[in-house]
Amino acid sequence: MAISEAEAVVMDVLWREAPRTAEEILAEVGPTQGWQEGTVKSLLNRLLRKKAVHAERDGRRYLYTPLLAREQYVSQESKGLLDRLFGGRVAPLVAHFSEQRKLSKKDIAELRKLLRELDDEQH
Amino acid sequence: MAISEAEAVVMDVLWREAPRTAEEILAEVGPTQGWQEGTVKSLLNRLLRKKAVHAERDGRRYLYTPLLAREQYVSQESKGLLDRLFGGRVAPLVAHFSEQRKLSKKDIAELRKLLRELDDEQH
DNA sequence: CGTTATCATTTACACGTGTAAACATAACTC
DNA sequence: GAGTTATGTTTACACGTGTAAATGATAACG
Repeated sequence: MAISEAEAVVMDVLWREAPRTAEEILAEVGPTQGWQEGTVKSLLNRLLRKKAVHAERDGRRYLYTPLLAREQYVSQESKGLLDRLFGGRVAPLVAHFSEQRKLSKKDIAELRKLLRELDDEQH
Repeated sequence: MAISEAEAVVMDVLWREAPRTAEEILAEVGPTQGWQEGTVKSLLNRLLRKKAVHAERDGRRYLYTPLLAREQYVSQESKGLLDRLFGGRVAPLVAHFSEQRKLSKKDIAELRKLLRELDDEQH
């Protein structure tokens, strides 16, 4: 089963650094999300059930490690959006952001670079 | 409240052409989604409650029209993903698809064109 | 050791979602 | 006009989600 948005917030912490204890995770997300301890524990348990994280006992507590790779999650989510909204094609997505004035100068520069590199690989 | 994925499928039909009757919508999505009449009616009612569509009586039936614009929905969804997964920046998103080999030749050509046009606007 | 502090696990609960069945109502048919 | 047909409206129900409170277990403390 897919992981939910709240669960992804927890995963994010683990993707930045792992393994971590529930306490450490709470310390990071508690303030920003306004979550209590029980909330984080629940989310961790659901992630365990979904095999998205692994827990290893360390004395009295557990150390949590991601099993689902961020890259995989990002791929799924991105592809989902692309397929649902843009016919599975990237250019229309970028065009959308362009129309929306959501392309920063930096974005544009990076896109140019990316295209140049693709060119180089080509032949 | 945000519209759900199933609801978006119904919206899609209306975005392609409106107004439409529930029957017409069912004819389009029933086969592909395997939905019964009741399902489509429920979704339409939820969309009404969410003010995403408008219904106008036409004799014994209703004609449904989208109130929420596709462009608006697409923007919300896209921005959501961009912010959650790519720090709100477009270039990393495109880089992701590039690494994933999800850029078709057509995409690349279109992106080039897009960048050229942006250049033209610039000065 | 019995008590407290520390974690984890279980249970809870309201709300949204997917998916209809049941029910209501008005029009159409014989 | 009573029964069937076509629609829409209400109700249902299991499951996921966000958000914990309650409970259980275990190690540390006095």
